[in-house]
Amino acid sequence: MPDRRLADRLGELVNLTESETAALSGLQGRMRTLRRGATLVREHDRHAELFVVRHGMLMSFVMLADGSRQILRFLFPGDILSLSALVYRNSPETIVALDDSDVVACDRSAVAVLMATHPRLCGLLLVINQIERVAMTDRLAALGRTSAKTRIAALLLEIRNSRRAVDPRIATTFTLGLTQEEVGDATGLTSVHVNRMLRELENDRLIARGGGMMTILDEARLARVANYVDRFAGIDLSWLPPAR
Amino acid sequence: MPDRRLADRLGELVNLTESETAALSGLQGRMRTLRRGATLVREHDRHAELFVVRHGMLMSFVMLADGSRQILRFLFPGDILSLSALVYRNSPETIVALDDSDVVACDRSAVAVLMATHPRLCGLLLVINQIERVAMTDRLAALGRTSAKTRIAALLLEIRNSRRAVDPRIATTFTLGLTQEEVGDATGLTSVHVNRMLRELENDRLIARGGGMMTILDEARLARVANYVDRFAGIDLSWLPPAR
DNA sequence: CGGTAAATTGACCTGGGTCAATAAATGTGG
DNA sequence: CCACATTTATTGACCCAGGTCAATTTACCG
Repeated sequence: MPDRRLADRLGELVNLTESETAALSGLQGRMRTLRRGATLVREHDRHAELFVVRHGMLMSFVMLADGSRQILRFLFPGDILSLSALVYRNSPETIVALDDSDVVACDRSAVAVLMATHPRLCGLLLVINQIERVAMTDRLAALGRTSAKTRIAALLLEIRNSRRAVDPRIATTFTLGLTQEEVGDATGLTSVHVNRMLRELENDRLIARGGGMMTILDEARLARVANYVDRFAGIDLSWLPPAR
Repeated sequence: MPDRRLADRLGELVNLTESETAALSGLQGRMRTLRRGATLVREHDRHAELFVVRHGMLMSFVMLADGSRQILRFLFPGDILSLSALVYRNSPETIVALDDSDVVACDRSAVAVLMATHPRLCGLLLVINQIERVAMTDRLAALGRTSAKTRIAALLLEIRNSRRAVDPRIATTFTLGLTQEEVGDATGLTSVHVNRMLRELENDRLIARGGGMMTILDEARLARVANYVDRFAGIDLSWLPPAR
């Protein structure tokens, strides 16, 4: 069960200098281990740290007035989370571990230091932010304008890709690691309808399920159904300031 | 018809030093004037500049395979747009002027320089990104989990607030500046249903319409219907690195 | 092996979409 | 300032994707 640090993630975008790598590991504070189901940050609670996922899987969500839940994002090793601590005194979202997970905490002041000493890393933070913003606009368009089946297909591909980023051995078979209710809360559907759509995807021979595993049978066709766009392609970081 | 620059916007978050203000105006390149309806950036086209809105109103959107449109964001004076040029060679979204508008272009390399010389401004860029990310999660939750009426009410408040940020004289009456079809493309609805919901909000005495103007009659109740959360409250930037 | 959470399915309902026709509002050229 | 051409806004009639409710079944867990 591999893990991935922030430096690994950023290193996939540019070649980090030794000084930068060192600065990134200096950023990391104490490690926290979370049991599956544990809450790391609660919506509306005070927060002043951000975290990097080292191992496991988490999700962030908001609760609405009527008790319904919208899952905003799933979090995997190498992801930065609770970046909102850089702006808000109280957290706008709840973060819960979906699996036993390890996260490393960093204090906000450490980010300030990083920004002053390593401009290129600061730029990379902006870049990561931006990639995630675009991924979020994809989800926005999916919720606003696409069918239930399309949204679920897109979620399956997204989770598979996230898992593969951590463990390159993963190809078409992977653990979804979500209940159908969670899939529904991420895609704006009910668990009942998620179930019906999964069955349809199965009948269409696009996926297979069994033993807690999901298998993509026809990736090209699934990607077409999902309206899938690869947001890690077409990246151009040639403008970044020089490394230190 | 007032305008607002990037320095004005950032100056609402912190007190800028002279050096910072100077750096921000140095960032700005040539001004471009757009007629209503003009396209500034086209989805999938190459792009290498970002812009700051000086005057007017624009929108960004994506088109889906079936020809439907999802509007991602409305843009007002002081807003930075096309930040994705910092990451992607080709634009992930289209940007169109909804009104005659002025924008100032900045080259990506100017941002790199800014980052190296003014760490605090770089931090502020991250902060703005983050505020917008949270605003976007609100929209995500709205699309995924709330009714048509709620989404439209939220949009009305959002537009009013954006207009007020530019012109403080605006209180309850403002120009929406959108067709019902555009409201629908922003909220994931059809123009027909938008029309029905606007009528209901009117019948509920929450809003009034006339002469191209929108009036909020009962803001407290409208905010409740809209599930509205003020994302400019509760900001805490005490951690930022020192100004230069 | 009982007990609880998760998955499935069937029957039925409704919020919002579709289609189509009118009516207003906005522009445009002259 | 007028007559015509486009967009937009409005409404009514009807439809369907996805929700609701309620029962089973299956999988997982100590």
